[in-house]
Amino acid sequence: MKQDAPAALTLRDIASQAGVSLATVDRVLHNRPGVRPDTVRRVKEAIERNSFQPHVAAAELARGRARRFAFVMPSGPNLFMQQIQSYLGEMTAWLSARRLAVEMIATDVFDASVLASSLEALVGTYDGIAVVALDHPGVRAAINDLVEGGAKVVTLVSDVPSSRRHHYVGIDNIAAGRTAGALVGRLVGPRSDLSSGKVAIVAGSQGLRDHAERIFGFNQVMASEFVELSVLPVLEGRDEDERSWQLLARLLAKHPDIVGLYNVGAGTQGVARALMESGRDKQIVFVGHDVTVLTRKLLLQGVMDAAISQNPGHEARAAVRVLLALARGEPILSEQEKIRIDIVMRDNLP
Amino acid sequence: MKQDAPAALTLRDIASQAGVSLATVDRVLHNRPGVRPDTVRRVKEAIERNSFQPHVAAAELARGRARRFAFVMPSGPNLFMQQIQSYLGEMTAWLSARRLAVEMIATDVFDASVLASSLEALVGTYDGIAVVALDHPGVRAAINDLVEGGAKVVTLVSDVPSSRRHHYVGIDNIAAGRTAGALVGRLVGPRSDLSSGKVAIVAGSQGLRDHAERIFGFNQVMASEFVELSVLPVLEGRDEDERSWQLLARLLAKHPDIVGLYNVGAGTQGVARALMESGRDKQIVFVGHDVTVLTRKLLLQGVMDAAISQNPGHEARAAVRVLLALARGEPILSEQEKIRIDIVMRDNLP
DNA sequence: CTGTTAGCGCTTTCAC
DNA sequence: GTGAAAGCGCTAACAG
Repeated sequence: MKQDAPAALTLRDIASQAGVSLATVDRVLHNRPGVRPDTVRRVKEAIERNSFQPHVAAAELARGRARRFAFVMPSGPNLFMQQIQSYLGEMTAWLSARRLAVEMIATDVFDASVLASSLEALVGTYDGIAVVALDHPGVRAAINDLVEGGAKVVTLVSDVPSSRRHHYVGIDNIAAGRTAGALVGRLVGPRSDLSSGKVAIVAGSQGLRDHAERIFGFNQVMASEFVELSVLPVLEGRDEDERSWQLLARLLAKHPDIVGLYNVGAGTQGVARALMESGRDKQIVFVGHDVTVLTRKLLLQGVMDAAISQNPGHEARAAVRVLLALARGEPILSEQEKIRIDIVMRDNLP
Repeated sequence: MKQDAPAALTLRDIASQAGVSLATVDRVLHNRPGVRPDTVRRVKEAIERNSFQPHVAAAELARGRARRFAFVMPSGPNLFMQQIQSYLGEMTAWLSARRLAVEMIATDVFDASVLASSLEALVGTYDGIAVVALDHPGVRAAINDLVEGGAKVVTLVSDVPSSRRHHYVGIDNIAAGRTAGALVGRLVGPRSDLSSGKVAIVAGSQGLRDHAERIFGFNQVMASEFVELSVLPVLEGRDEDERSWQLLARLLAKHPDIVGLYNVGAGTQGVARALMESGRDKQIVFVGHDVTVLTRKLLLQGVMDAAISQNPGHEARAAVRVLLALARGEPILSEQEKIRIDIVMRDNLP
């Protein structure tokens, strides 16, 4: 509407300013070979001088190739992963309006060899792959093979830093663990006058990088800021409700002086059940991860005190956008794609 | 790369399937008049049947009109507003690649008549306007005039719900206040055994809708969940450091039993100074808003215990995206544009 | 009411 | 090395 902005420049204008043709400007713009260094300079100057930005829509249209991305995610009933998938589902219109195809591939991410071979099978099939990865030599090799094959690879939720993946979309899990520790410590507060206050940790497996990092961060804070609280050995519930329940119920029975509980992964149903059955759910400060139908209910009931959360919708969209930017050779808006560590309590439930 | 996805359909394909021309499909697609109902049906069926999505890039290119947006924001030294502006600045490349122009207009948002006339001056000049607005009849009228004039209007940070603005980009301030209350209450914890625990509130002005809503939410939680804490009358510091400092210093001197402090708006420097000068900064739980260079430092020092934050980068981008979607008549991805209430403590500082 | 047509700004052959 | 020209899929003006 109204006062039209000064008509933006086009490749054409740059071409004439630099005294070359459209095609040459295009070559310079994309660092393609076959242009004399001197010409390159002239063109670059013209681009610079006008701070020219090519029109993305025109580029996308002309390029006109559809792209295929794959999301490799854990099979099984993990609510958080299901949320990511559901948010991806909500994006279908957005995706197809951009001629992007996203496929879901379920696999056993707890088993490194299964995951590795699932990944190997994708070499040469997709433009980009997002994977919730176990940090394991075989997996690392598979990721590197994908990259070798020309695909863009993004790790999601759990990173494999030593691989050649292009990007990690997820939170800093050490900081997340520290945050959980600070919350447990601060919320327990002077309750620990008793001075024998103990804190329990339930994790899926310490072999999972994200879980291990969270525990590391948690212990860091406990050791430095809440010395009056003693942390009990980690229970490994394999993210299963039944097993988590058994282990925690036993621990609670054994230690009547537990004042805090950190649930590192899934298996929340089991953890909550053990806590409630012990009748001590109002006394024990309970901090866990992610906002799901279940943790939402527990927060509202006051059984859970806080959830450390990574916005699954944001993660899904960020992964797609990053893959797209990588595939197109565009810059990544790191501030936008960074996943924050959210603290969610009853009153700021999303 | 590799295995090309099945070539997507185009308007042309739909046209031939429905036995009409390109133009007719385009008309139906955009609900333009001048098509026989029966034809509309046939075309819609073809679209539905193929779940056809027009290629956004092609549409954008063909439409080819540049758009102008204005951001009307407070003049003055408010750090949070400066952050929003700086994030807008970081988007320039993104914006110009889409042929969008964004202009900043500074005005005194605390003075309703000044704000109203600043807004009136924009009628007919922009396609979209984002405004940090005071909720006042004159402002409301100005917003309605803008809408009347065909512009899309988005309120930012502070809403004017009774106006005809198309969208609000910002947090639920009542929930933010509740969250602040819950944090103060929980972090004070059994310290209030003393039972005479008092809580101080410093706000900019209760006339600002966002401040008033936050206070409302804060008091709600205090009254229902932390009855043992008594809330002192609100101090109005006009978001100024000097004035906030004076008022709070006096209050602290008068009440030696203050255990909690909620800073609703800006003026943080003054609030922190009063608190530190009292020598009680470690005993008093201090919760404020927004992560700035200042609050970041205070959190790290342990003077401030938590900041309730709305991600300024996200707000800036969301405002632009919403204006763009409104201008183009595209749907708004509400999940993506929703601004969350972030709780930021030392360990999850972004 | 409906169809034809000329672009939008870039990418990509294919010639020179 | 460089340029000319044919589209990419949609929109909008103009004919019919």
